Amino acid sequence: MQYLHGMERGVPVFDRLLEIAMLIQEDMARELEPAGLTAARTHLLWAAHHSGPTTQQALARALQVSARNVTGLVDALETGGFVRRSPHPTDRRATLVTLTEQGTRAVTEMEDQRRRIAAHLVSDFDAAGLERFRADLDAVTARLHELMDPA
Amino acid sequence: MQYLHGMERGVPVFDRLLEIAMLIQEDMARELEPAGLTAARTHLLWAAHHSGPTTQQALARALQVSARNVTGLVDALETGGFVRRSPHPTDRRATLVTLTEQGTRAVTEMEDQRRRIAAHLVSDFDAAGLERFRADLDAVTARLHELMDPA
DNA sequence: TATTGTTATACTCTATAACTATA
DNA sequence: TATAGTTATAGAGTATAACAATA
Repeated sequence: MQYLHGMERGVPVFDRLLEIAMLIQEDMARELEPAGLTAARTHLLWAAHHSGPTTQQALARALQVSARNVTGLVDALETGGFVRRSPHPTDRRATLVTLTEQGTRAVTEMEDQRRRIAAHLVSDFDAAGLERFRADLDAVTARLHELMDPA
Repeated sequence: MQYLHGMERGVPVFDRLLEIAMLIQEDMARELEPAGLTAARTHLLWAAHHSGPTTQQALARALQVSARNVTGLVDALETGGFVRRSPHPTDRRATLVTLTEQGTRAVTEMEDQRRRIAAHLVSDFDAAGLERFRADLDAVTARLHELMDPA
């Protein structure tokens, strides 16, 4: 019985984390779709925004996906008017991906949205409780990294 | 400044939740892939396991995906030896999806794995801290549901 | 008429491999 | 020879619409 109890320890927490992950993902998808954005495209848009004009190779490395995949995502974002391709000033093989006005606006709105959601999620917490919760999440994150890299 | 501080409240927590979501998802994918399972197939396998022999329509409703999608996932799981299709005893239009020995074993192993991971994630916590953390996660989950259904 | 599952078709994300143009 | 991006091809997940068999 004690053994079983030990085995079950943390399962409700784990399931809650899975549920939260699913809900956040669904909420984001619902927000993005109307604008013609998807998770993958948004991820690239975000990366391009926070790095300034970048080559597709650099984006592929940053997102850890294939160069081919970046080509497709940039195609879609370019068609949607979120980014622009321009020649690299010194390397004629490369192209630079830059956010358009619309792309920058989209990222800015997403950041506002993120702040609003974040604030809402913890609106019940007092300062001490919030700090404690953050520390707990950090601890869990550290354990997860251990599981991934059993170094 | 106070305004900005208010706006930023909870952002680190939100970002941590996103990171945890990503890490859990990656870890699961890494575990499942060798067996020829994917997230979508596993989701269906799980649903079929916990409902007993089920029609594809019922699975489509449970997973909230199209009937067409279920056909494809069941095809893959059948090829992989995880489930079996059999005729419905009374409705000749329908087919029942049942887990094979191998499918049941896979689900059982995943449940063990889930318990091990769950226990590891919170191994730092004492009983009171764990309960507090769980309550905090419940609060956040409730807020998320509010965001989804502004009922 | 309504429902179950499938075929037909299409779009998105993802990958590897081959190819072109450049470095 | 190596690198940047594309074309070619393929597989997985997802959707809608049309269709066959059955209720």
